[in-house]
Amino acid sequence: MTRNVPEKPGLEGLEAKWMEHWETNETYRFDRTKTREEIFSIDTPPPTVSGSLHMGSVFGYVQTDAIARYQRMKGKEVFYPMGWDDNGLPTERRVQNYYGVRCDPSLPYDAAFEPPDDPPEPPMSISRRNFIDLCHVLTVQDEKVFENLWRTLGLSVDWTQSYATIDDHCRRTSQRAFLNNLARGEAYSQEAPVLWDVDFKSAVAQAELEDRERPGANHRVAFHREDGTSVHVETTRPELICSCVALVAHPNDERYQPLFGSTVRSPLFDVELPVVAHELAEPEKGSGVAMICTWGDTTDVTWWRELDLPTRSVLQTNGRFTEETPDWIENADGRETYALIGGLYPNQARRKMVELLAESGDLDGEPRQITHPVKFYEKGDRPLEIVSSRQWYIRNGGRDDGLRAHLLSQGEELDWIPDFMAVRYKHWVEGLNGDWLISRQRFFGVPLPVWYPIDQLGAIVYDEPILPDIESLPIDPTSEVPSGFDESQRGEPGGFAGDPDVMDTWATSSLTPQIAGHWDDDPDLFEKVFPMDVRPQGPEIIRTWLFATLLRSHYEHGEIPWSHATINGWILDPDRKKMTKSKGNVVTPSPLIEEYGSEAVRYWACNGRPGVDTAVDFGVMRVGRRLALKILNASRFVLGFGDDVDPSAISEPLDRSMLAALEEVVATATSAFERYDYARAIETAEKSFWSWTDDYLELVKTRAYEGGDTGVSAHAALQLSLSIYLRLFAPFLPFVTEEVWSWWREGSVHRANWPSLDELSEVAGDPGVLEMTSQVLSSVRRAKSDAKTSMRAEVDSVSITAEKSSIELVRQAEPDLAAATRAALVTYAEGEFAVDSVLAEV
RNA sequence: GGGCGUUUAGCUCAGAUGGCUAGAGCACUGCCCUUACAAGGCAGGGGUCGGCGGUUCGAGUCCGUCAACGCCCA
Repeated sequence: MTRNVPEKPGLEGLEAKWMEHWETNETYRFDRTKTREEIFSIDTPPPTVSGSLHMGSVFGYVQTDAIARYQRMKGKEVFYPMGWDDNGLPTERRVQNYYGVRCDPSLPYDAAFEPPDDPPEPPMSISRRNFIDLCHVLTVQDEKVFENLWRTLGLSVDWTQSYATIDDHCRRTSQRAFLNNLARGEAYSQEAPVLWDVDFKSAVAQAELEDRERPGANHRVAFHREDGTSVHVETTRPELICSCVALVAHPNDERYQPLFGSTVRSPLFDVELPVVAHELAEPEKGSGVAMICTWGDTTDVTWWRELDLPTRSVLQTNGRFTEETPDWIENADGRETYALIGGLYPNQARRKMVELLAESGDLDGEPRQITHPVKFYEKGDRPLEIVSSRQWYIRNGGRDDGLRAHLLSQGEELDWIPDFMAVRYKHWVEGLNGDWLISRQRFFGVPLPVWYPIDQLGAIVYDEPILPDIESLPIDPTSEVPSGFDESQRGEPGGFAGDPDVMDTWATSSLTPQIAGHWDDDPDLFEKVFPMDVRPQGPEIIRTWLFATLLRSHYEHGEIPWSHATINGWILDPDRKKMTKSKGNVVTPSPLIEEYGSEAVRYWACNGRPGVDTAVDFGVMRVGRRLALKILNASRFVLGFGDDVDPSAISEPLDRSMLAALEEVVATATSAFERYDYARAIETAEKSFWSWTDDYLELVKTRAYEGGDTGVSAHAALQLSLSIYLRLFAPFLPFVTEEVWSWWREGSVHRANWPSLDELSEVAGDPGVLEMTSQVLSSVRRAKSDAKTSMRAEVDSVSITAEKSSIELVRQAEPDLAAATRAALVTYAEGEFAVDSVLAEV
C-alpha cells in the first residue's frame, strides 16, 4: 500500500474523523454468528442521563473500553452495548425543572398540550400521560448528548445494541421478570410500615437511605403507674406519645424487673400501656426505658413486629397527623389534647406537646439538646417518616438466612477486581434487614403489571391480583384493561383497579444482562452472551446495582450474571476532595476533551489503577497529549524510509536487541491485560516507547539514513517495532494509533491482532546490546551537558571501561554509538564501568 | 462505634513472592532550534518510604500498635 504520511501531523480533528469512519465501517459492530467461546461480553451499567456528565463515568467507561479493545484485538468478538437509565425520579425532577411542570395524576390527558417556552412560575400542573410524554422527549435529547460524548471519547460500543430503561423492550423485560418472580413466590405485596419521604410522597428502600447528623433534643417524660409513681422515659419524639403502644426495657435490667408485666398510663392521653422486655433496649441510654410508638424509627418497627404489639399509626402519607382523633384515646381530656395536634406536621406537633407536657408537669427538666443520626432518603430534604402502606417486595435474603447464605456464596463465586471490593458486597448482604421494596409512588417508571379485583362492596382484593398475558407486555394497568373487563368497570364494585405504582428503577436496571442480551425475545443471542464476562462499575453501587443484578440472575437463571466484576476507583477533584454539586467542584468532561483532546483524557483514566481513587489531574492529561503527539512524530520518522521491508532483513545486533526488549514488553502488557490491569499495560508500553524514541531512534538514525544492508535492517526493525507499539497503544489511544495505521496499513488497527511473541522471537537478539549502548550514550550526553555544549558537538574519543562481557555488547553497536555521539574514536578497557568522553575543541 | 482503603521527592503516583547507592512523570534548575518532534530534546538537584515497636543476616515491602485522610456501614 502507498504510504500517505502527512508533512506535519497533528492531533486536531482526529476524534471527529475517526468516530465517523468507525461508524460507517461498522468497526465495532458485534458479529452474532460467532460462538460463545469466541465472544467477550460486557454488561455496562447504563448511566443516568438526567444528571450532568461526570468525570467519574468517563473514568470507569474509558478503562472498560481499553479492556474491550484489548479483547477485540485478541480475537474475541466483543459484545459491548450501551444503555441509558432514564426511568425514575432523576428524570422526573429534571423534567419538572426544565419545563416548569408538575404531574397531577387527577388531571385528564390533554392531546393538544405543548410545553411552555419558558418554565412558568409557579409550575404548571399537567396530567400523568402528558408528563410522561415530556419525560420521553427530554430523555431522548439528553441521550443524544451522552452518546456524542462517548463517541468523542472513542468508546468502542456497538451503538446498534443500545437500549433505554424506559423503552418498550426494557419495560417488557422488566415486567416479565417481575411476573416470573411473582409466579415463583419471590415477589409479594403487603401492608406494612415503610420508610416514607413526605415530599416525594413515595416509599424508599433500604439501599436509598442515608444517615445525616441532625440536632434534636431528649425530653424526659413521665408515664404514670397505678400506685401514683412515675416511670421516666427519654425521647426525641414526644409528639408520638399518642401513638405509643408499650414501654420497653432490657430483660436483664435490674431496675425494671418489677415493672415487666405491669402497665403504665401515658401522660396527657391516659392510654394504658404494657411494660415489656426486649434486648434491643439499651440500659445505658437515658433512663433505660424507651417508649415504643408505631412508628418513630426502625427499632420501633422491630419491637412492634417481634413483640406483636398493636398498630396505632397517626402519621399519614402527606406527612401530617390524622385529623380525626384516634379511637384508642378514650379519655376526654386526652381526646381534647389530640385535637390540638391533629393535622399538624411532626415538628409543629412536637412544639405543642412540649408546651403541654411542661404545663401538666409531665416534662422533667428542660429538653437536652443533642445531635443524632436521622434517616433521610438520599435525594430528600426532610427526615423520613414511617407510615403504614401497601407495597411490593422482592425477597432478597434480608429475612431468609438460607437465601442470604446462597447470595453470599454467589458473591464469592464472582471474580472481583480488585479483590478487596468483595467485602463490600459481603457486608451489605450480611447487613440486610428486610426484603427489597420495589414499588414507588411515582410516574415515570415501569408500571407494576397488575390489576386487582374490586369486590361487590367496593373493596380492593389485593391478595388476588389479575395478571396480564406475557404476550401483551409491556402494559400500563392505569390505562389498559385486564382481559374479561372493560374500561367502564375501572374503580367500580365488581370491577377492577390498576396498580398505580411503578417499580424502583433498580428493579429494571438489575436486569441489564437480560435486557442487553435479549433474554426476552432472542434466546439464541442470550445464550451467546450470558453469563457475561465482565461487569464494570463504580464502588458506590455494589450494594444496589451489583447486588440486585446478582439476585435477579439467581432467580431467573440460577447462576451469577457475570464471571468478573471490575470496580473502578472514586474520582476526586484536583485537590483530592470528593466532587459534589453542593461544593461546586464538579469537573465535567466536555471542556477537558475540548482543551486536552480525547486521547489525553483517556490517558489520564487509564493511568488510574483498578479500584484506586484518583484525582482529576490536568498534568497527567498534558502528558497524555504529549505521548499522542510523540506517536505521530515518531511514526512519521519511521515511515519516512521507503517501502515495507520483511523482518528477515533485520540483521544488526542493536536492532535485534531492541526487539528483544520489546518482546519483554509485549509479554508484560499481555499478562497485565489478562488480569484486567490496563494501567500496568499502558505503563509498560509507555516506558518502553520513550526509551525507544530517545535512545534507539537516536542510535539508529544515521544508519537508517545511509541505507545499504545495515540501513535496511534498521528500516525493518523500525517498521516492526512501530507496528507493535501502535497495537500496544491502540486500546488506550484509539485515534492516533488508527491515524498512523491508516498511513501504511489496510483496515483498522482496532481489528488488527494484538502483538504476539511469535512476531518477535525469530528476530530478537541479546537485550544487553541496547541496554549497554544506551548507558554509554547517556554518559556521553551527560558530558556534553556538563560542558554546556550542543548534543551535536563533535567528540574526539569515547573511552569505555567495563566488564569484558559488557564491552562485547557495546562493540556490536559501535558504529551506531559513534554516529549518535559524533565520536571519532571509541576505545575500551576492562574494569569498573566508566565512560570518559573527550570533546573536540570548538 | 465497626469495616475497607490510603499515607513513598513540592505535586500526582509506580514499587508481585522482603535483598545491591528507593523509581517515573509533572513542577524546578541548566543546556541545546540536532533535517520525526520547540505543543520538542538532553542533563541535573530533590526523599531518614506517616509515627513507634517487633520478626529477619537484611523491610518501603511481613507482623503489632498509634495517628491522619477518604469511602462504606451502624
